[in-house]
Amino acid sequence: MAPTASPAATRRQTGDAAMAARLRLSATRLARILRRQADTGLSPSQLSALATVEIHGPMTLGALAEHENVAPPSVTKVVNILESQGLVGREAAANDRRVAMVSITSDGSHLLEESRRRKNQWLAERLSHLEPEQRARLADALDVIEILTGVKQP
Amino acid sequence: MAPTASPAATRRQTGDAAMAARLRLSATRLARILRRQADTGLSPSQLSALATVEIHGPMTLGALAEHENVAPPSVTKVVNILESQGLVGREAAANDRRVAMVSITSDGSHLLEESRRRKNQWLAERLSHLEPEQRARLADALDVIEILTGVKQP
DNA sequence: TATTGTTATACTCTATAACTATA
DNA sequence: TATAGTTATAGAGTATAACAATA
Repeated sequence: MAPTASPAATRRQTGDAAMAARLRLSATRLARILRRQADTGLSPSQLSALATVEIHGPMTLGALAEHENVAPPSVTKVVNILESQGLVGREAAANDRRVAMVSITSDGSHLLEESRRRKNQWLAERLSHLEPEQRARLADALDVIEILTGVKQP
Repeated sequence: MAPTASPAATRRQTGDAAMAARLRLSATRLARILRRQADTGLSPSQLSALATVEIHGPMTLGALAEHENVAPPSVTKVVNILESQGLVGREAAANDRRVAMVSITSDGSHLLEESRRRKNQWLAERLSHLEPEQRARLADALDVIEILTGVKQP
């Protein structure tokens, strides 16, 4: 027979499982809804690559492929498309002309900014309809959620 | 010039925008992480269709296409794959033999259950590492988050 | 000879258009 | 003639393999 857990441990275990299920469902749904608000004209992989270049600054195609967890030929295509739309620039590295550096353009930054603005706006609108007490509860929990996603250190 | 908002309204507005940005980032990241924990061997569209059939019960291919927001031929293919793996069953309707009813099999239910179990497990493990006070704050905010996603009525 | 990135090719997923079976 | 679903075909997106340029 399995060892018997203490009542407190059992209660916490049950609570964690229930919270996990609820949080998983909500996070998944919210992310799906937000994705529908973006409407950038870019595919998910294109948008993701653009955001990565913005966050990490100018980087080689190989580094971008690794960050995005895609194969090098895929990155070549994605960057070609982004470049043709003027969202990123590509330049051969000065010291090693095999490597190509990709960097975001101001058009690219503006597109990302606009996409985030739309998602934030949608969400902020909904937040504004909450009771002040509900907003306060959510605000109190935000840093906990950020710890779970690794945005914030415990 | 724009009308001047009251200090309280301005403060709330700013707070909503900041909360929206933080919540958006966390929800998006958490959903992405959870997706990686699933590993069902099914594509996203296959998994989504299977879950829809589970939630709504036996339904026609047309109804499934509408729910999934995909074209009828896509649903035909998805259901063919799910059927070949024994995850759903297909049966001609008794009264109108043009329509095909799709229903989930016990294998299909088990696959979904297992997928959710894995995601929940990953999340519950992380929840268990939080301080009790942090868990409590998250628990207090869960129903607010559920209101935002429409899971729960205000 | 090793490395960076590209081109060639194939597979999956999804769409539109044309078709079949039933009503 | 209208409807439910399927087959035919095409267009993205991504992968592996073969290749070109540079180190």
